[in-house]
Amino acid sequence: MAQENNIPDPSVKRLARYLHLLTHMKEQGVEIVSSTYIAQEMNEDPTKVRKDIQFTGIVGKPKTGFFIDDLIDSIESSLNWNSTNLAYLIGTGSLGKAVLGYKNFERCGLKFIDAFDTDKLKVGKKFFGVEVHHISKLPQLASNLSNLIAVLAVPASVAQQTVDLIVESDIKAIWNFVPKNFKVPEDVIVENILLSQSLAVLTSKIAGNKIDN
Amino acid sequence: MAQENNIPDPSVKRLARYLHLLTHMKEQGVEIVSSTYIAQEMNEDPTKVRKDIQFTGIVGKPKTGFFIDDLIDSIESSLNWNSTNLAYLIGTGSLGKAVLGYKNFERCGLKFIDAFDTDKLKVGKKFFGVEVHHISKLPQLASNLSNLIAVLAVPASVAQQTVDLIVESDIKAIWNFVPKNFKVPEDVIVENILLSQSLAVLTSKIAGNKIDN
DNA sequence: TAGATTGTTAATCGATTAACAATC
DNA sequence: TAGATTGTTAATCGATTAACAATC
Repeated sequence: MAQENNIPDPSVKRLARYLHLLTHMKEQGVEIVSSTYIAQEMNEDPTKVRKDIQFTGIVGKPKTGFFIDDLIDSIESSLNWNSTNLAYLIGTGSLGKAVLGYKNFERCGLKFIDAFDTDKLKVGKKFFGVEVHHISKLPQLASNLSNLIAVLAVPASVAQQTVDLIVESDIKAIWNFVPKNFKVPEDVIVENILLSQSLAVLTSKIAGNKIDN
Repeated sequence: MAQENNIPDPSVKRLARYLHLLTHMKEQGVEIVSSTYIAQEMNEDPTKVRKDIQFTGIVGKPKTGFFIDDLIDSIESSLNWNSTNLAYLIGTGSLGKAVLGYKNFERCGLKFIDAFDTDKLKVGKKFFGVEVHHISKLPQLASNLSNLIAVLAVPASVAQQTVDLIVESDIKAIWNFVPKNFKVPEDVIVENILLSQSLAVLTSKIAGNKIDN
């Protein structure tokens, strides 16, 4: 399992994209696939695809390629998607609920088991089958579980104090949807979804094109 | 304005993050800021920050730094955030509506003027003040406007056909929230928000840590 | 065998980082 | 002036791409 470690981020991201194509192909009944074919479909360099795949540790067959089942397994294993990753949703606003209702995450092994909010009108309710607790219950509930992922979707104004509570609850992984900087100890992994970053890439390219023309 | 062109993607993304900090500092009444300070707050290399800022074309003052107003202007101008970017929301599911209700995008110059869906029960309704039209009206409505951004949040199964309609409507920029590959002509800019990519980075790091320990 | 694909090694490219001169 | 910061040039690093041998 040592090769699961240390796959570069760009490769991890592409592997997640390949997986989409591969599961789709499997549903169509395809049994064997070559990195050349994946590269074509994904608009990527074939050597790059081959290197990405090699990071997962699978060995292919020259002239044929890879058994699609084995390749899917190998990628899922590298991404840690074949075991269940238990998650707490922190903040049940519209973005939080959208994430909660997103069925695709089941494929990634992500399973929301509880949600948290400060709004007393929401506490006790269920969204998509997941019960909302008051945020003050977080440390107590988290203490029974390990390897939890905190999915953070609170208002920016309370980001730091919420993160502090998450850290106190001994949760070591935060998937952050809040556009706000906050401090965490070194052993806590944070992965950010910052929509404005992505929008910046788009709008700056639009501006670039206007100048070109 | 020539320097607005060709800023590398990593720099554009960081500039969007700096902007958050800077607007926050401005609200606090700060008037001058150094790249050294930004670097500290952002946990980045100071040279990197200085280079990012240089891409925006602003010139600083040795020993002091930058006037915060000028710096904000310069970054916003580089990202094309100081002019209004008109947008159509295509697909009004929970994710689409969450994006629509996200006030922060106003700072980025993004303005949703219409929404589209196939669901006849939604057509004619308004979400956050934006009217929902039937998707078939897209080409006609788009024909009156230029430089539109299509924000795509439809079910994966109809992604390609919806994109085809967007392309037919002569829209050249797509902000895509749908985890599905689709083909576009070369002159159409696509920027993807793929949550599963980000999740892959997080879960693979969690797996890496487990092995370390 | 011939040919397509894998796997590997080397070359290139671009972004990051280091070093340092210029400036107020 | 002294010192902090900017701006620039060079060195490093890592990812991508190219070339090619190994394999079925």
